[in-house]
Amino acid sequence: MSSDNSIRMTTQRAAILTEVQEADKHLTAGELFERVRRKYPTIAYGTVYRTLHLLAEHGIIQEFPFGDQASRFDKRTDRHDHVHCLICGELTDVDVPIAILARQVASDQTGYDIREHQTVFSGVCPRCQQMN
Amino acid sequence: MSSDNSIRMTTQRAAILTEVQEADKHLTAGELFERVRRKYPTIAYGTVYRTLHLLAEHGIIQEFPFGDQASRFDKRTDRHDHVHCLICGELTDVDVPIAILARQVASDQTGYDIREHQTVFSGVCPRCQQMN
DNA sequence: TTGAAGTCAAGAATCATTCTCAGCTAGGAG
DNA sequence: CTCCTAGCTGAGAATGATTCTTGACTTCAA
Repeated sequence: MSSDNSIRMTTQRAAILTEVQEADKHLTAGELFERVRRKYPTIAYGTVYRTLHLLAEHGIIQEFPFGDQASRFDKRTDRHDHVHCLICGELTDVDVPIAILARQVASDQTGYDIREHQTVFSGVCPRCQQMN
Repeated sequence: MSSDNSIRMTTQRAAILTEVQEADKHLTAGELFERVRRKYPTIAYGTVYRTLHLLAEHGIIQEFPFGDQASRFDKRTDRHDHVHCLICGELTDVDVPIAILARQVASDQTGYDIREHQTVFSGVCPRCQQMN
């Protein structure tokens, strides 16, 4: 059913993918739009969204819907968790390997067939801790 | 600064709180608005939002911002996790007690002062499994 | 009774996201 | 090489959730 995982790599798509991969942190669609626009001033917001979802569907990047704010996009495509700073809003990767056990517990309690999971830790990042 | 945790309980607020507490599942603000409106047809959308946030701030209910969809509100106020059905969208409570260990790992990896965490498991609920 | 503070309804404003549509483009058929 | 079609794109409108604004109404205490 899912055909080959290659998509036509147009100029715009390449530009968007590059921005995601070169970002030092997790960007929202809006932030990515602004960055891409610096190089391709005519690109449309809709194209950025369309492309980000396309890339995510093909497993080239990963999307994290994020509560009260906008979705973030991540160049990492493997499963991992995040820590979120309550002060500055920064989102950082983290790996918590005890996950498998947790899935079993969740499955036992609810009868669900668990396919994925994602943990978000909230706290204060080192930088914001220093500023007190 | 944060005074006592009691708020003035007006008719509208009581009605909204009652709907959250009597709900058999996690409702969105929109769903709650509709239910409250059946009893108080003049209530405004804004009042429901304001009240839900107020109740959440005072720890009387709990809010879960939820990715691609709207926030859900929960009568449970203690920390717990959720499983989310990929087919029908149902959100169910679950308790995964491995939390403390996971927080330590996350803290060690990032230097964050972890205050909270929330795991969302995604899968297929028993009902949707039967429908294949 | 009176004023300050707290509430409310209604609707406008925001923000993220999706959709529509008409024009454009690349790559295969002839 | 030229034409045709499917896939892409830009521009902007539409949608949905949430927040903000405003002016009127209530409460409560002095």
